[in-house]
Amino acid sequence: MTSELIADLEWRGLLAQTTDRDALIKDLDAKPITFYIGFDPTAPSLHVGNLVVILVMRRFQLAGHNPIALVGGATGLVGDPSGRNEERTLNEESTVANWVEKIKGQLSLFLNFSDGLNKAVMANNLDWTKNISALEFLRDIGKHFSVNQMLSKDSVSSRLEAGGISYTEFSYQVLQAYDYLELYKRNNCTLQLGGSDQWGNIVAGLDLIRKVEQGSAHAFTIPLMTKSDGNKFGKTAGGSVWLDPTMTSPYAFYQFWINSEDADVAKFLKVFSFKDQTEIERLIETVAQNPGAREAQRELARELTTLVHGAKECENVEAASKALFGQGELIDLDAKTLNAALSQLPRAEIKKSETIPTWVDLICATGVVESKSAARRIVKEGGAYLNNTKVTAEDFAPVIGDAIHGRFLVLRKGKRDLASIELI
RNA sequence: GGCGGGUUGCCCGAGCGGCCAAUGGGAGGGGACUGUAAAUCCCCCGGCUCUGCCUUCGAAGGUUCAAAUCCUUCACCCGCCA
Repeated sequence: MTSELIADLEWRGLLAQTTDRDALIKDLDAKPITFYIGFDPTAPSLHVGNLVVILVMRRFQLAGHNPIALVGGATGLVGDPSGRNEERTLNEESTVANWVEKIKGQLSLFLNFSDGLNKAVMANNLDWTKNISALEFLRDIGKHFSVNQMLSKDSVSSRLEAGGISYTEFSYQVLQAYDYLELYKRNNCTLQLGGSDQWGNIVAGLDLIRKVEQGSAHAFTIPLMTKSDGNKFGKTAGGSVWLDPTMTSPYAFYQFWINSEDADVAKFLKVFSFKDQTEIERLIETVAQNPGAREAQRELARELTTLVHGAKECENVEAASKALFGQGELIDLDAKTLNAALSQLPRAEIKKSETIPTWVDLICATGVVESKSAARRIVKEGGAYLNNTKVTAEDFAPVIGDAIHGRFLVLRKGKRDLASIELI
């Protein structure tokens, strides 16, 4: 049963590196084991990049193992140097505490915390670090670490070359190792998952467990997500794609996935989808056969939007996307459908009694462009549309008669960047 | 602690008294082609009340008709020496 889990993860390209693979499979097959992943609160929300490891965690839970979701209330105060070439700026304690709560809430979307034999548990490493004194820490934990080994870790050595590292961040691996030890002792946690940049930190934990408890545990890392065009996964022009609907709207979230490139969609399906291998193979085949239909992208977008934002919200944004990118005329959509679709977009309101400002001012009001200069540029370059009709004059202003159903102006910038104005 | 080098627009990186809103590349935006792809080609890319004006070249002062470019102080970084 569980050995299939590892095979499935390998098929999905989700295994970068493990400690003794055969021993791990043996343990996983023998009985449910307890495993953990840590998330440091470095922002008020998780983003699609975090989803990669979260979903692996979900796969382990579905296979019967016991997840511990560790939120780094302590490590988040210190800052992980892994994968960074610059020192992090420290965040306020109250800010981090606030982020911890938000991230905890988001994790509940993907893991079952409420029922079953293997329900997930939440942990916060602040619980076992806040009361330990510096002296205790140095004597009981620090003594087990060799600075030589610490220096040789990629995360540290690359920083030493790049411009230095503070003692604070240098200590990060000790804290994370201590977490693993604590969870090993408290919960008999014998597996830590993480992104491939976490290998060094995880192994530090294994060493500590061996030295302090004479125990053995496992490490499992997941490859960093890459895109075929070399750009960073999970970023759009607007920044990261967040899971928090107030930071990235469900519509934008759906659009992010549906715009996946053909060259990436097979990989994305394997990593993010919970469909079985046969179904995924079928979808990949559709990309080769009929790429224009975007069936694979559609399924991917639907599955993830449903998972993160719920079935209801997913239906809404799908309907909106269909209405806005469909073949028909906007004017043919009834007021209710149009209103529902437009409500998914950045929107601004103006009073019917007032003179309608220019297209340039309107689009600025929706926040789709960041300055009037940028908006004028769009008009000049021929990328400005009102109700799908090109706007050519920089000083063009819609009139009341342009409003669809007397209420809506649909602004478009370029091919797919939409916004709406409602006349109230 | 001493000596030397650096800090430029989202990022990398030229410029080293006027021709600088500042070369080039990347990212980003628009157009053509398409499928709300990719690749390619063309164009754009500080802001504004836009033939002009305003704010930018680590920070603050100063010299000059004129400074990103010179001087002073401060902050941070990087080397070499101790």
